Amino acid sequence: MNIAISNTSEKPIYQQLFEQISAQILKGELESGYGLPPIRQAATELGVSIITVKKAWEELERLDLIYTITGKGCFVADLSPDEMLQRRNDMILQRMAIDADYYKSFGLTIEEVFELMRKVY
Amino acid sequence: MNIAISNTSEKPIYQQLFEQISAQILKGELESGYGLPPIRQAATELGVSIITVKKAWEELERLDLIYTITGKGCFVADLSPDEMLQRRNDMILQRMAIDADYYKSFGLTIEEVFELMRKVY
Amino acid sequence: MNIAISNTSEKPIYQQLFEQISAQILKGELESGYGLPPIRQAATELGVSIITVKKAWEELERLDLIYTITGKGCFVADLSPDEMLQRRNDMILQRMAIDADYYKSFGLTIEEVFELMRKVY
Amino acid sequence: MNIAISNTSEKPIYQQLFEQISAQILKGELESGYGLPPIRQAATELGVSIITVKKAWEELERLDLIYTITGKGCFVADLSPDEMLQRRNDMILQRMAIDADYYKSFGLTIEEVFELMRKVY
DNA sequence: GTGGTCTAGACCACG
DNA sequence: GTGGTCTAGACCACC
Repeated sequence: MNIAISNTSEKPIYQQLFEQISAQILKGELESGYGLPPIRQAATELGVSIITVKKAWEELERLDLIYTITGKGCFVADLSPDEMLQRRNDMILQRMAIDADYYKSFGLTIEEVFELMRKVY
Repeated sequence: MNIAISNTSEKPIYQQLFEQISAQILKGELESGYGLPPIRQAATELGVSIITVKKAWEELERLDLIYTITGKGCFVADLSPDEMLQRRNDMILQRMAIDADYYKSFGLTIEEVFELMRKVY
Repeated sequence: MNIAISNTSEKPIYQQLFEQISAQILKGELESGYGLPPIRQAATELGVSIITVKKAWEELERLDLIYTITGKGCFVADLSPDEMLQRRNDMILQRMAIDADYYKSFGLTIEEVFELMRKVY
Repeated sequence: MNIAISNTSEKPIYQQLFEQISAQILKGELESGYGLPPIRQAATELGVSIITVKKAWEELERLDLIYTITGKGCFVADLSPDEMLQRRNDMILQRMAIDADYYKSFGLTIEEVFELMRKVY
C-alpha cells in the first residue's frame, strides 16, 4: 500500500485511490491473493473516510481486480500475466482514446504527438 | 462555430466549450479578429444556459485568447503564428504531462505508449 | 414513482429501490426521458437517506437504464422496445438461472417446476 | 457429504450449507438415521469455521430435518416419504413465491416464465 | 435548483 | 475481527 492522496486535486479521492491501486495491481506490484488492508485501517492511514475507501474498493471489485470475503477482507484477484496485460492495455487504451481526441482537436499529427510526448515522458 | 456539446458527459459544459474554441483558435481555424457570436445567440444555438457560455468566454479571455469590446462583442485575439504555435504547445504539453503520468503509473515505457497511441490515433 | 420499501426485509433498501425502478423501466411503465424525482425529494418521500437513494440511482445508471445531467436531474434512458425486451430478459434470465439451480438441487424436473410455478403464479 | 462452498458468494456460508444439506435430505439422498459428520470434521473438510457449521446444523435441527443425540452426533430425521415430499414442496413453494413475485414485477405472464425457464433449465 | 463528494458515527451479519 | 448498510448533515460545482 503505497498511496498518495491529494486533497487539493479536482479528482475525487476515491478515484485517486482506485486509479493508483488498479495500476499497482495491473503492473504486478500487488500480487494475486495479496490482502488489502481493512477499509477502516486504510481509511485512518490515508486520513479519509471509511466510505471513501469503500467506494474505491467497490469499483475495484466491480472490475474484478479484487474480491471480497466478508469477515476476512479484500484480496487481489487471481489474474494470469496475459490477462493482466490485456486488462492493463484495455484500461489505458480507453483513457488514451480520450487523450488522442484532445490532441487531434488541436490538429496534431501522430508524429507531433510522439515528439511532444517524448519531451514530457 | 462548430461545437459539439454533450449534456451527459462528466465534463462540465463550459469546459467543453472552452476546450473546443481554444483549440479552434490555436490551430488557426478561427482567425484573429474573428467576431464570436453574441453570448445569447451562442446559448440558444447550442441549447445551453447563457451563464454557461459566459463562463467559457471568461475563461478564454482570461487566457488572452479572445478580447471583449463592450457593446460590440468578443473577438479572437491577435496572435502571431509563432505565438499561436507556442500557446498551442504549452496547452498540449500541460495536458500531456498529466496523461504521461497516468501511463507511467501503469509502468509503460515510452515505446509502449507510442505503440498503443498509434492504435487509437 | 410507485415504490414500496420494506425496512424489515433482509434485502438492502437500495436494492429494493433498484429492482422496482428497473422493473418499471423495463416493462415500459416509465417512459424514455421521464424525469425521476430529485434524489433529495425521493429520499424524503420514501423516508430513507439521500445516500441510499443515490446508491440505487448509481446502479441504474451503471446499467444504462437512466442517465444523469448534472444540475438537471436523472432521466430514463432512451431504449427501443426491442432493447428493452432484450434487457428485461437478460435481467430475468440471470436471476432465473439461480432459481433453476435451487429447484434442481431438490431434484425437480422442469415439468414439476411448471406445475408448482403455476400454483403460485 | 457432497458440498460445494463459495467463499466469495454473497450468500452466507452457513446458509449455503443449510440449503445443500436440506435439499439432499428432502430428495432422499441422505437416508433417515444417516449420521452427519461431527462438526469439527465437517468444518475442517469444508475449510470453514466450526461456528459456521454449527449455525447450519442448528438451522437444520430447528426445521426438524436432523436431530441431535448429545455425545453421539447429529442424524437425519425419520420422515415418511409423504412427509418428505410435503416438506420439500413447502420449501420450494416458499422460495418459488418470492421468485414469482420477481418475475411478475417485470410484467411476465406465466407463459413467458415457462418459456424463459425452459431455456435455463 | 440539481447532482457529486465527503465526513463521522452507528448498527448489523458473518466468521 | 471483518465488511455491508444506513443515517444526518455538510460543502462544492454546475446550470
